[in-house]
Amino acid sequence: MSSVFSLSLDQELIMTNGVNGGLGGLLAERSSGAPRRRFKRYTTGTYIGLIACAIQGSPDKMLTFKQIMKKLEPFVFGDKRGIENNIRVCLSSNRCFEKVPFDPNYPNPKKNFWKVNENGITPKMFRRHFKYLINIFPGLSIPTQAVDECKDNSHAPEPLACKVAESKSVGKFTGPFSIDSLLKSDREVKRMRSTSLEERVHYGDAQRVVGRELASAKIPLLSSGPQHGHSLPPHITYNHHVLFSSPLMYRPTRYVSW
DNA sequence: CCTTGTTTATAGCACC
DNA sequence: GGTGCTATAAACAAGG
Repeated sequence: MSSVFSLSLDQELIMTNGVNGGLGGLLAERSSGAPRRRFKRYTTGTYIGLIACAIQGSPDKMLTFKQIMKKLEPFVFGDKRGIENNIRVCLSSNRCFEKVPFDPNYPNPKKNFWKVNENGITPKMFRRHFKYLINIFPGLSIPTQAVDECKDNSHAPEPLACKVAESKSVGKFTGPFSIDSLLKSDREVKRMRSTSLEERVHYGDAQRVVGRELASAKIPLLSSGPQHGHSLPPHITYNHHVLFSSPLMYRPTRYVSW
């Protein structure tokens, strides 16, 4: 049985920032009148998946912001500060990430670990960001054989759920990753969101309500920077293997046992 | 001053 | 075309 990650060792994970990516941006006006730079986005992957991956790759499954940045260092190209900012926004605006006080006895709003909150991940989020990261989530120990079988069908998210559902070795569990949840059509998910799911989403604004599903998750490139079509500039390509064999990782072979 | 975290605004894209 | 979601940029607050 192979690991989910080993399946995608040849896939590239890239995170760049358009600011230094060489492609200029647009200038937009802020409401205050101050100029605001805009950059075209060419994204086929998400920060959320990569951040979660980094966090779940740590022994305690929680990291400080600095540690997260260090882990993602090999993936950062271009304006590091911009990416830091983006990651910060990602952490604080997504419910799938939650803070854990550095010292519970002396809580400091600026000293926190960040961990993945699986309850904050909806089925859609899961399929969009975590489909290929299934094994990093305890409680979702999907046999990778199922994923193997699903590989050829990866254009459509549903077959994964079907394969998982067919697997007898997967225990019944509840929550957003439950088989039932994953099997639900998006319309059903929408209905759920109007009831129980909506209660779970603590954000009122649209930016934090989970929605769109990634129709094609075949190659989870992670990039917020420019890509030229789907062939990436050689200077920013990065092999997935580096993340999981990087000295930055606490356990270089962890991807095998996740 | 730097770091960390939050909030707001908006462009771009995909889906319906 | 409308809507939802993500990425990006910037401003701001607070702690060290």
